[in-house]
Amino acid sequence: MPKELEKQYNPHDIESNIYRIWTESGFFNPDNLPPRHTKPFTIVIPPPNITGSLHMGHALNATIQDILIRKRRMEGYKTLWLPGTDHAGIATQNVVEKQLKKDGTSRHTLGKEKFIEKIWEWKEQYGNTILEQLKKLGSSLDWSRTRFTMDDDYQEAVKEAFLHYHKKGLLYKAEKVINWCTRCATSLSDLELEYEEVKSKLYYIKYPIKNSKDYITVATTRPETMLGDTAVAVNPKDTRYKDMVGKTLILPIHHRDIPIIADEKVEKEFGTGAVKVTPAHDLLDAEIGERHNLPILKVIGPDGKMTTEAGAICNGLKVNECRKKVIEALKQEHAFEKEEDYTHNVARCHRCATPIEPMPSMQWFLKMKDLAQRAIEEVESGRIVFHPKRWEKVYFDWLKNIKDWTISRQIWWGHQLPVWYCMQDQTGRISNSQFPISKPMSKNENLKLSAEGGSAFGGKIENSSADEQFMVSLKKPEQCPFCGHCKMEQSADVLDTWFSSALWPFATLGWPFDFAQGKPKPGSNLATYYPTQVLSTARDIVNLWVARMIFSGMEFMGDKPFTDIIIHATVLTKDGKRMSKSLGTGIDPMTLIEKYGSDATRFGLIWQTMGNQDVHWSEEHVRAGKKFLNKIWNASRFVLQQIGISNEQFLISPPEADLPQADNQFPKSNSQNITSSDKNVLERFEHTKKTVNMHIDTYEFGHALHELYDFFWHTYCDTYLEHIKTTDKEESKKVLLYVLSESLKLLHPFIPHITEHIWAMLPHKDKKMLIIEEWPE
RNA sequence: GCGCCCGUAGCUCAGUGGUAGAGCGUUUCGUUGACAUCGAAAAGGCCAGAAGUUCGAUCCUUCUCGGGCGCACCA
Repeated sequence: MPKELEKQYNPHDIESNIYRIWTESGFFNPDNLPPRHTKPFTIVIPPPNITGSLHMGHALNATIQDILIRKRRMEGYKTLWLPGTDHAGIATQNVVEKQLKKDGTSRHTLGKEKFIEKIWEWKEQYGNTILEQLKKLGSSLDWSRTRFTMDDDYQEAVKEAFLHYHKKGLLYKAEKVINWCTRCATSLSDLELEYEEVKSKLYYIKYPIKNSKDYITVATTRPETMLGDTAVAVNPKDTRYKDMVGKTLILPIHHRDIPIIADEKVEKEFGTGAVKVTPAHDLLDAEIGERHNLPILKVIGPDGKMTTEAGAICNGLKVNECRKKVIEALKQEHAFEKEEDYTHNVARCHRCATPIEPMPSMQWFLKMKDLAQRAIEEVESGRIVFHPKRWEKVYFDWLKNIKDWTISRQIWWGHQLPVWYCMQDQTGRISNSQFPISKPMSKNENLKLSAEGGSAFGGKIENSSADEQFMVSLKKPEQCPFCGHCKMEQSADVLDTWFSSALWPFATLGWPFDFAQGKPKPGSNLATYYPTQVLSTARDIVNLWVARMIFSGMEFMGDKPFTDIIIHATVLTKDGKRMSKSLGTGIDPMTLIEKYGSDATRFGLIWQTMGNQDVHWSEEHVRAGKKFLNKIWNASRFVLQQIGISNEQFLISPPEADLPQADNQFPKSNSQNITSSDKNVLERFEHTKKTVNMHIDTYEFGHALHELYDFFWHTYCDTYLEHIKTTDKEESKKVLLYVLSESLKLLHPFIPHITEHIWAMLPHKDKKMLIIEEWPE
């Protein structure tokens, strides 16, 4: 029994059916596109974390990319939109750890090997959730090319990149003061911190001058670190302290002698103008300490507890407990002057919000200066363009003040460094136990442990007193080149997640396997689809990810990874708050899709995307989208009636040859056989077509959609369609069908399901799919 | 401290150097061709405030206030 076309458009069955038809057509894979599709157009998706589920930002971003991809595909480009996921080192490790905790166990109980197995299991189970959700949104991704940053070949690419940097002398290993998360037990780069304003106290402490009754008062927010002070610094121009520079102070509690030094970096205006210097636990102090050759006392351990160096008073205590003890002791010594309320920013781990402890640690660093310079040049020259352009400033600000990148992490989930250590110490004994691979790091052990070092094959050691020897190698060396007989052990450290995702635009396309003699192998995916054209992403990873892809692309491919960077709006709640699952302020796009359908959801998202930094989310626009879809649906039903096919007829038999054809090129609008309102709608359509093309090409998606909405509803339906007369000529009916079908094409990138569905009902000479139909230029 | 975005109708937002628009909401009217998830119409805004440039500013400049954000500082 043929079904009547229902009065109301009901998206649900239609959308899933349409997506199935697309998938079966194979046209998401550029290899399957018809010969008309020649010039490549590539977008690689920002790989979502395997821990993630689709949020509004993803949904908006995917819609933007899908719009561009679908338009290009219709224009005849050989279009590739490449999907995949990121292993997301710390984030994933934390999520799986939490799950283990629920099950009453821990990663330490399991051990490294079992824990990593668990993560893989977890990934198999949940890791593709977000990709499935992207399908529900209608994303025309080439699923046959799905990649994961921990795929075997991707792992090879990461090792290759590390080796490349090593050979070039851009990598070094050094003990420096770095950002340490005591909960995640790993180093972090500067970009992996977030700052939070905290109301706390500024404590004033008196440091007595040796052999004198005078003292200097210093101000600090962290009195506990005074246990590791090795100097007090003042500004050289500060007249108050001019005579004191060079004198010796007696550090309270420990009663050690420490010098008064002068350093330009000290602000005269802050506090008392005198700074206690703790080179081990503050970045600025480390810098001052280095300039003045101050000793380094590590009083806080990697576990966040005070070390033996802190002395009996606090040994083994947590930082906060130690603070109380220290203040108490200072008061007893009459060294405590006062405390004041003070608000300042505290750095936290962006994955677990634990306050960061700066501390000296042996880590691997990537020299950034030259890499950054090339990344700067690509954008300065205009070879890469940000949209909106203002984001270039954020990019430049970071790159122009770049510091070396701490790339090693002490977590378990990730790309292990391809670094191999000789297991024999200098006395000739085999010392496997010195480098426990799967043993949890605890307390001070970590510092010892990460003091693994040594040099071989260009491996550079700076600042290291260790004499271990290592080599960098893609494969486990069969024989130790140092002692000749030990079983070499691989470094336990893994790489920063962003080190691997920096390779995404080319590692997903076949690098390094399809790359030889400085260029991609002819005919390879890498040759065809790299460089990509557009990258669309969120603003918070401009430097974390985008900048790093750019210098990586330049370094490994000798070419930029993309030309246009879209930094899309951030979707906030209606009152401008951050959408957050834990705060309950998040909107789940999947709920919207269930409620209104995918097309309406896409409509709602794009409708609100007008070039601002933020979108204040409002569901009413999704409802408006649903109504609009209904309007399109009914207008199409009406047109089908007008052109002489009853619904039943249409569903029973294919269109007659002499019916107006949807793929007819309509005659010029000055045709004498048409009415003035025909001419009017044709002219208005021409205008809309131009405007829409312009807006999409300049990434103004909201404007494009508004234009289409206005045209279709108010011009095509309200002023044209409402006034069609049955007595109108056949040519007028052709106009009716022509404008509908061309409008459907323009609408298709935005609301692909309904347009595809209606397209299939229109009379065609040949059945074609809208995703490969020609775009109205 | 430096910088970015924003402040236009009740709400969410467009917009232009010549005193303003959409969607939703509100009010009134309207079902003989598809759509009541509809059509026609209406009400509703000293375009945050101040000063300046200009013949003329919501639109340009500066400042102030308010909201959001980034970077730096964060002793």
